[in-house]
Amino acid sequence: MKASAPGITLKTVAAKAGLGRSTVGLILNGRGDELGIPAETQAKVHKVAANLGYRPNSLALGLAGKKTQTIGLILPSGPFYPQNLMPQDISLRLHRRGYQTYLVDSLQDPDVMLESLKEMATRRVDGICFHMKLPIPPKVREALNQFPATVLISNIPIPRTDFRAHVIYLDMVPAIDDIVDHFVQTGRRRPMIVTSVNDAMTNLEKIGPFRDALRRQGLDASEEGTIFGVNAGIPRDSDYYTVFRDAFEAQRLEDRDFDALFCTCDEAAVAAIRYLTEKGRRVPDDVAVVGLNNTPMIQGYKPSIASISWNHVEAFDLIEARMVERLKKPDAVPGYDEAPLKFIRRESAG
Amino acid sequence: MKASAPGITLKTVAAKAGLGRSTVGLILNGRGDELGIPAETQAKVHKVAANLGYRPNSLALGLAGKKTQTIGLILPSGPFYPQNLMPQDISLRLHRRGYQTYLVDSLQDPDVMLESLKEMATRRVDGICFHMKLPIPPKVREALNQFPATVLISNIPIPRTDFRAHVIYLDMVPAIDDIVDHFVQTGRRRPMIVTSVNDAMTNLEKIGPFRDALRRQGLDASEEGTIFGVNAGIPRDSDYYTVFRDAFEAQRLEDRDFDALFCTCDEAAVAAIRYLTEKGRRVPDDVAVVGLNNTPMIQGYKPSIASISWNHVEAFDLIEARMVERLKKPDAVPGYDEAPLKFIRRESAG
DNA sequence: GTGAAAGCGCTAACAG
DNA sequence: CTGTTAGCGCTTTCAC
Repeated sequence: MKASAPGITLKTVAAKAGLGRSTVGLILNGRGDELGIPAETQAKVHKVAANLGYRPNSLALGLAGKKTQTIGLILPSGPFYPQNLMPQDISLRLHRRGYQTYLVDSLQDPDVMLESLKEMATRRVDGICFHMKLPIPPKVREALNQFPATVLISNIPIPRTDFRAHVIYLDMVPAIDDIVDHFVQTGRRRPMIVTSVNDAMTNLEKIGPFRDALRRQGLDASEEGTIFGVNAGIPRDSDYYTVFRDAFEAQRLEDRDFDALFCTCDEAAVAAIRYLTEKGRRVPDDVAVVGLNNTPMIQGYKPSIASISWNHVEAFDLIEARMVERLKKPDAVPGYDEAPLKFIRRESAG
Repeated sequence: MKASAPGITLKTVAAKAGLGRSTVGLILNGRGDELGIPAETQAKVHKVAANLGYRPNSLALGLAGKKTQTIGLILPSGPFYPQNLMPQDISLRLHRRGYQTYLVDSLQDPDVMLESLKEMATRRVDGICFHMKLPIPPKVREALNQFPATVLISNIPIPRTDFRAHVIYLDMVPAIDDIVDHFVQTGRRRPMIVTSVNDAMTNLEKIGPFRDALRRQGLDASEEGTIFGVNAGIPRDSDYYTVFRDAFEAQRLEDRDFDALFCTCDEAAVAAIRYLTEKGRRVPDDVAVVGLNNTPMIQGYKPSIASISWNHVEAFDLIEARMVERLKKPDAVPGYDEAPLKFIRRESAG
């Protein structure tokens, strides 16, 4: 008994059942009753098909104009929780809905996105799930619009003009405001943001709101005073902890003037706390530290680490639901959801 | 200028160029010179195609018997570093090699695997990258064998009999031996393994070698004495830290008799250290603790946490290389690689 | 040098 | 009730 499909076509089944291929096709597609085909014949066909392990060739189905039951997942890579759960999680959810998923790394590069979208079009995917952290170039938006169903996850607000996608906005601004408010209320006067310079493009959505918040509070919001740009490459093995720790040493974090630190990932926060402690600065007494992503393990630190949390389960639920909606009614007016992130206060923030 | 493919077919290009479709097809496939088609004609066709943004329909290509340039990634989901890097990483590597990838969560369930493999066959993938932590059921092996190229990543040794896949074995045994040796050499006498009971299936590859090592050292290797089974479900948001911490409280870890702990994930190690410390047990003085996965952040703990490390960059390199090899020469005799994990000693282990 | 024809596996009219 | 036909977009073989 050969494993399955390759070789076994409708023709094979038809021959074995002594019927025409289209008859068999119709029966296998459940349209037998509708056409008044005898139950016996149908049962026989089903049995033969099952015995042979028949499975329709997906490529042929797609070519013949049916849906491909395929969705493209175009996501930026990233080793950070909870974003690193996204490919498998969304993939699994859609799989349960009867879809297969292509996984593509957008690399946050518009050219790659454009190329990937073309490739997905070529493969006739039924929908696209697209995660974008930066403003969407017009060409990319245009390319997205060609798909029957698309769900867009964005870390920045999206102008809805002329956009066929359902948008889910992961809003970080309120959380950052809360952090700065907290800093001020607990007597901090010189907050600083720690961020990777090479990653600066993707961190604009954090730096901007942070400095806005400082300004609003009447604190120094100058670039020199508030940004600690970590000058290091993206580690090949995604060991951001080491990258940050090394950078703190190389760039002498301790020489800067600050009493509060907002780190753009929890790995940086862990590294900062350890480094500062070694240099004799107490956390949170001398320096308040807040991370980002709310990686579960940071709860176990001493001190436990404050962070920004993305309610990812809720967001994933939303993505799944919206995708299914769009798939069902591609012509419905696309909607807009907001999924605000939250500041989680813990010991390190004082 | 419409975005791309849908609508633009070979026919369109042929019409615009004033030629037959097959001629155009041949030219676009670079067989123009070979057939003695005038350079001018060829240039013109290429230009027309480019202007129209022509892209061959992948489904049609596949149907017509060409390779699909598609690979199925059948992986167990998992929130743990570095396994959580795998989907995106492998996907990106293969993408750079000109392939698109289907991502499928095997859920470590043979039925799901079988079903997924059939689905992949139906889609005529060129190859399969399969990660398996447990013994491979015969049916799954058989199903795997139907693909022209498959690379199998396994956490347990694989009998090579009659197997068309290239195998990459992630060997954890030496690392576990090293841990137990270390425990003994530093005077520990009652080591215990902490593992999720619901996950027990996937943890056999750790429990077995651990008890074997204890036995070899002449220590108690009884099930009751050496296994602390965490009785909790898999958290929906993958927050294993909380699951373990709560379980330690509920099951009163402190009542067990042990002086060394091998935790089957770093999250458990973090939780254990914090919990034990709160109960007045010092780490490593009273209890040695070792985690698993070498999550970067654990370096920043106080004490820094010992762990088992998988050289994942090397492993990913291997996966990519082997997959490309198999894709090129499906008929070559499949090979076998070993990628042993390593014990990384840090403060928590004493 | 270029076009016509068959076939990949399936669906969807349309006949019988 | 069942078989025939055309067509999806492409490759490939074979005539003109």
